Amino acid sequence: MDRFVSTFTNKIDAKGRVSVPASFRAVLERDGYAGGIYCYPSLDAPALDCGGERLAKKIDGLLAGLPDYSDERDELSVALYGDVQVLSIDGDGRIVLPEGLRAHASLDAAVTFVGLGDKFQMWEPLRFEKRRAEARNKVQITRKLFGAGKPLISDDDSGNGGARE
Amino acid sequence: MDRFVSTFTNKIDAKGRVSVPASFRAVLERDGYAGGIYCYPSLDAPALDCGGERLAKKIDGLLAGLPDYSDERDELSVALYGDVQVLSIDGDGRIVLPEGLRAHASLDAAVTFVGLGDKFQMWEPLRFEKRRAEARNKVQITRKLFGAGKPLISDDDSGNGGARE
DNA sequence: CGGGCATTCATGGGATAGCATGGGTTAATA
DNA sequence: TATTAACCCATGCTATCCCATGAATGCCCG
Repeated sequence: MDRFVSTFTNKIDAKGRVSVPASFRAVLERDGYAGGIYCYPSLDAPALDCGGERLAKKIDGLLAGLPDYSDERDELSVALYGDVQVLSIDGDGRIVLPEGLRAHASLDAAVTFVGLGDKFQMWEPLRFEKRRAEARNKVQITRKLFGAGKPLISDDDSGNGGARE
Repeated sequence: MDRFVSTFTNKIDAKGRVSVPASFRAVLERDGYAGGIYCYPSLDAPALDCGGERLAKKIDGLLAGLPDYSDERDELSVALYGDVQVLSIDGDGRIVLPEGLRAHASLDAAVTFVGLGDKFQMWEPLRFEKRRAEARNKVQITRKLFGAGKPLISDDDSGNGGARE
């Protein structure tokens, strides 16, 4: 497995810890795990974006293109590096969410991990459900536009809230 | 870890001391720590720029690009080297901020350390919050203008955005 | 084919070490 | 000698580590 896929919902315990889904951890290790996952507030969603070394390099790559001491660079640096947190994973595969990140995504009792290929997001479970429903709608519309045939997902709501496999 | 990442806020005590975040100290040591951190007023922000050997070399590099005895070079030399202070770190990982530097950044009761990759900045906490908000805004706009070359964040998490390499 | 055993994970709690912070004491300087 | 900066120690908090529990899955053997 080398991509983050599917969604999992885990609890936040009294100490603020959450288990990172085992399958995601496996991906991180393959990605050149360097002791922590990179995590920052999504710019346009109440969620957190996370990833491993590959994501970190992407950020570096963006900045590398800009000249030192330019305004652009400064702003991007602040927006990216400044908000990035490196969350270390403990022996049991858990991370602790700092207050700032928790606030941005309104994370409280549980977290939904959403695989997005080469990164993943962390959502407040209810919010994600809403978002997922919207997304599904859009897909349906798109499918109609394309004249695609049968729905991939039947309309029984088998995809319910459980999120666990 | 070999980059300065994420932000920390620490207090200034009665003697004017501040703890440098432990993770930043780790980066400094890896960077070839030579007994102190280089620190000078940011040219375009009410903040201080700090770093280790790598930063010092970068300054050298900038100046090397300009012809000797040019006005530009003189100005830049003064602007950069002139105000540089080498702050030594005590046994407990703390530094003392000289009056001049404190004044430039309006540092008073606390300091926010902002990791920016190969250097970090020290801000008055409230000012930094404002700055961060601005930066996020601008980045969002920039991203939209450019059609976001590589979106670190997909606009639409329904899919695929992140899946691409 | 089915029942029981072993393994993997998520989760909870207790112990411990690291870190930020405050204060006191000694050394350097004018 | 007075003042300031460097050093050392003490404290409380929080993150980190370690172990225990329990559920779920998969495997082996009857």
